[in-house]
Amino acid sequence: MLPEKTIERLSQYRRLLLANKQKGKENIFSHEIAVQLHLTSVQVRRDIMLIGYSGTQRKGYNIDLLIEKISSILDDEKGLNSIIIGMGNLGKAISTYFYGKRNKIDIVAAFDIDIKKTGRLISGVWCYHTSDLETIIKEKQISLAILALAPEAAQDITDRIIFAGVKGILNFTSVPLNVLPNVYLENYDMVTSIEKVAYFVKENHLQNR
Amino acid sequence: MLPEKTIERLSQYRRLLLANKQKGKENIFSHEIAVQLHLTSVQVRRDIMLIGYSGTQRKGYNIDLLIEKISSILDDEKGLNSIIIGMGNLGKAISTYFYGKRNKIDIVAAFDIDIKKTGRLISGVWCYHTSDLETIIKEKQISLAILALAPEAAQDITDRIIFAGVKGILNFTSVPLNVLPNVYLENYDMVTSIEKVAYFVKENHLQNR
DNA sequence: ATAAAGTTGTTAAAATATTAACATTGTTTA
DNA sequence: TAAACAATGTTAATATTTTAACAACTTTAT
Repeated sequence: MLPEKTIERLSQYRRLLLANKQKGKENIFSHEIAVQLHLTSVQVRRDIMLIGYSGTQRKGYNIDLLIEKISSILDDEKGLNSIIIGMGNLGKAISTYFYGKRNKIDIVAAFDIDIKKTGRLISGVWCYHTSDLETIIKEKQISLAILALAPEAAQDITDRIIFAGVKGILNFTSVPLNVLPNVYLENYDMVTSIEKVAYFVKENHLQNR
Repeated sequence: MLPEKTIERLSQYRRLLLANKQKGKENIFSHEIAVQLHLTSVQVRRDIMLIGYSGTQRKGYNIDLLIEKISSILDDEKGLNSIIIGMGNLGKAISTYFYGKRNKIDIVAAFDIDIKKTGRLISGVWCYHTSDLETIIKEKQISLAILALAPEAAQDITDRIIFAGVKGILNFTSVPLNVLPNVYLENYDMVTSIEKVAYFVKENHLQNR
């Protein structure tokens, strides 16, 4: 299996390649990718080596073929269905952001506990009531869930969706969730991020005195 | 300087400690912290060692003192002022999320290019027009910026805020930004996160066949 | 009083991730 | 044609991060 960091970069490479393809580019050098993403060219080449793709010395990498190769690694052949739980500002932001972007990861439903939000389209996604979670997960064969709900409800909802069959969770609540070992959990915590930036700003500030 | 990963965990420790303090707890063991955050107790002890705090063998760590110690590391004495740029769903989500939470990192202003949003409070923060960026940054001595705006404008705005004095950026646009070497940049990319979850779900799925 | 249990603090080892070094290969140029 | 150049591909070295091992210390129990 490929290293986690390589997977993250592959996702970025693909979007960069798509952007360059749009501009009419057909081939790209490792150092071009590197400059655009602020990486080193070695790292780019190494990642590409790891996925078993090869470029040519004079033209670099063929953009189409490399996109295809990366997609064969990252994408599930049949595609994966995902849901957003919690349709507050964050849920809406995520939904808007993804809308129509990734065709192998479909956001097929959203959920909220507030009946003022349920029973209609929000940012392009149909919003169901939380009580329908289990039904919809099974009906639509959901394997991914994005959690953007109130912290109090997070663990309870997590238990329910895992029991219903969800295999991967992207958790935007700052609650540390308990999940079964066969469920992949990725946490993202805004507060940690901003505090980290603050720390390094402070430290850098101290250094420069 | 402390390792990046340790800084991230310190932020999490602090919030966990505050939560435990609320519950009336006065002392805590490394293994308790570890269980609650899904880490190992060794890692917790090692982090705490690195910041130069000591517990006692029978009681573990004194929660108040440890919070104080972590704060002395993470927080700037005078506090840092920050702004959110882009008051769409994501900007609002961030603003709501932070509101009244961290007292050493104040979100003192928001910005948007849409005049329907400017000149009023949104999620508790006053929203200025983007044209006021430079003025406000200097006036309020802003050192941190959270970018939640449209990708097209991202680099331009970045150049402007850095020129105006911003030293740390948390970037939620998926645009790779160019910043001066003395500016700390932290990127967060939702698409990468969800694609990563999808990949590991897929791989795990393959494994279990 | 001594042993046992349980915890911290710290060094050492292992695992993971990045960077450097360089051989190889095609292309251009003298 | 051969040398110089510029790129890839890959192994080796380095750096970072996590995990393991264990000494030292308190408290409790016998």
